[in-house]
Amino acid sequence: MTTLVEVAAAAGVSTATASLVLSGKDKGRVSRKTAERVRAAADSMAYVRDALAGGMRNRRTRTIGVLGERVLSTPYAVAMIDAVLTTSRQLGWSVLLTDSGGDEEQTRRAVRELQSRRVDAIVHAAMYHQEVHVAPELETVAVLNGFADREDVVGVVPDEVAAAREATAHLIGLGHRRIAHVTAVSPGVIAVGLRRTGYEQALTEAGLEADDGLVVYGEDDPAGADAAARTVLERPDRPTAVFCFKDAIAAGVYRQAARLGLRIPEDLSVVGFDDLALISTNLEPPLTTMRLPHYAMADWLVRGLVAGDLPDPPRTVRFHCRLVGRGSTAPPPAP
Amino acid sequence: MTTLVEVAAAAGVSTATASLVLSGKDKGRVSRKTAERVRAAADSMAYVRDALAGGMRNRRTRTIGVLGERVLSTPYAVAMIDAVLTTSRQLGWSVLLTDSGGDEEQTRRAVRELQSRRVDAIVHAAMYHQEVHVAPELETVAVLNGFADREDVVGVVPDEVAAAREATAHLIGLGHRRIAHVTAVSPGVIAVGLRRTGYEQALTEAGLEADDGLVVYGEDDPAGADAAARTVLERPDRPTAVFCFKDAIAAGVYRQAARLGLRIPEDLSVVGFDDLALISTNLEPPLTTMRLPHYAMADWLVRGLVAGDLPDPPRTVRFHCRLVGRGSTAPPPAP
DNA sequence: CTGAAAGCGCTTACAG
DNA sequence: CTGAAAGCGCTTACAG
Repeated sequence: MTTLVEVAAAAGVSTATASLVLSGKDKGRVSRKTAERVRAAADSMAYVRDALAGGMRNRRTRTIGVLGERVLSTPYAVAMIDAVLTTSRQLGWSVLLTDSGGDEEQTRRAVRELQSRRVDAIVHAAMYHQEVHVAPELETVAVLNGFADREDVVGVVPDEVAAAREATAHLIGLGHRRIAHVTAVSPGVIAVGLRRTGYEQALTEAGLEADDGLVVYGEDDPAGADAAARTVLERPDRPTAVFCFKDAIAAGVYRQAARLGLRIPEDLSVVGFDDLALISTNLEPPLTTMRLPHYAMADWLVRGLVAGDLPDPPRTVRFHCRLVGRGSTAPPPAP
Repeated sequence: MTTLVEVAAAAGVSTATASLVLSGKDKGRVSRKTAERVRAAADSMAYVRDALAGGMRNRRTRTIGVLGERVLSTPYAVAMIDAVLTTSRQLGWSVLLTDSGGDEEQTRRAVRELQSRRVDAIVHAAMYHQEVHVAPELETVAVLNGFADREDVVGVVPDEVAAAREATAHLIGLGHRRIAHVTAVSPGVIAVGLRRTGYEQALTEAGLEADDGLVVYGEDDPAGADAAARTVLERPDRPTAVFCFKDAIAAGVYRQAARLGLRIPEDLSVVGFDDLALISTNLEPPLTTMRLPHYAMADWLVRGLVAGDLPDPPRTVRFHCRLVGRGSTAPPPAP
């Protein structure tokens, strides 16, 4: 690899001058002609600046470290990593990816790795909305899709309550009065409680009574979704609409509706949550669902970390979720 | 941050000795007692080795660079990135993630970034099985999920032909004789041709005639899958089984089967390809499908790059795909 | 068994 | 406008 010394020699200048020119700090400090000569030499020698040496000297690496909490084992990872990568690239930063592996030992290793590589900022990414243990030795860190167990760390999460309220209000707006909520038994998943709260708020705001019998919890797998959906749909006073905790549960509602000969949306309206395209666009009819703002959250966090203008004092910021209408909702059938 | 100089001073030794001890090269070169003292000092001062400085001196960074071809825009990315990350971690290497962004300018930028950060090896990851342009200036590079346009670069791909042959043979083994292949019009996606070849090979091997009328191409979206599935299922001599180019197409076959009142697998057997869990486990019945070996391919490639024992002379290695049986196939209905 | 010193490739404060 | 020199934090070949 060509070094700065070689470029400087070829251009007949000192490394100081070459450095100034090639890092764009030559304005008013190096004559145009000299600068031109240096650039020409660098180009012809295919010079690439050594970021290690630069980082050493400057104490800045322009690198974002991502510390994932087993984040890559989930389908939500794609949008978050994609945004971190795309935004970092736009800002001229690099991305170093690490994962906590899910245990303390691995987490310590990952933290050391980030320190050792001298990343300038850290995105601690959670695979689902949750509280995250952020190692005390980390600085310039923020939590993506969760909040820290430290007061001094910014977090960003979806506004679950508002999103669930809007999703339910959408059904109410269509005329539904009996709206079920099919959700999952997922210990530690705080979105379960938050989305139920939003669902109940929407009912209350509309003057409807929240009927606990219309809230059904299933195991967190396809069979569990089926069982919960069946419970709801086989009620004598069957609801005309279902707000699902997530798209995978909506898929279960579709399966059971098909089994019972219920048409969607004519006989039953369904709203999902997540907008995982692989599910939502492959259902028939395509699923109306609340989209998680993972991309926007990650983009915002990276920009804030890089610019150093995250909220101060630190707090957890909630991002709005948008309802994606696709065709699984309609007014309720005539009684 | 604590430096080696400080640790050495605290332990009362030279940096040379401290370095030897902390990098585990002290065996037979430093007395046990001294080594112990150095380690104690390092621990108490929370010393973390500066990888930049080390990399500078050694000319090795123990970093794998991932160069993605818009890889993160696909659901296949998760398994590949996960494997690169997990395996690198096991080997004590770091992962620097970059993306070509899909255009030449961005690719050049990404290549420069990898050079600048002095990564020791590069995984050029394609989002789907394809030929990949590998920049001539890259060394120690291999292609994941594709093959290079350079003779000197190792690639790894799924064995599409064999996989399609096995999937089809599975249906033949169950007694099916009329087996359709529903696939997609996807210019540049070479798997389309390879999987069709495997399908036809299986038929031929079983002494069955390949009927071009049973191979239907749809547009590459849910509506296209529906249209193609309908064409096949509404034939007067309806096939008893369908081998789908991918799981998303299988979802379309399920939708049309439901519309026509065909039960899966009693009336119609379906085999998918990819094993995207979000689709395959949410269908009813769950989909029998060919699993892409993305994780294993990435793991193998990273190990080969790190150990330096990739095939020599370079070639493209094909990985076996495993059929995941789930319940969407059965013997054909009695005539 | 241990240490002094050179050097990896850059950038910057300083001198001219 | 340009250059000589120090120094970022390590590691290693060499001397003792």
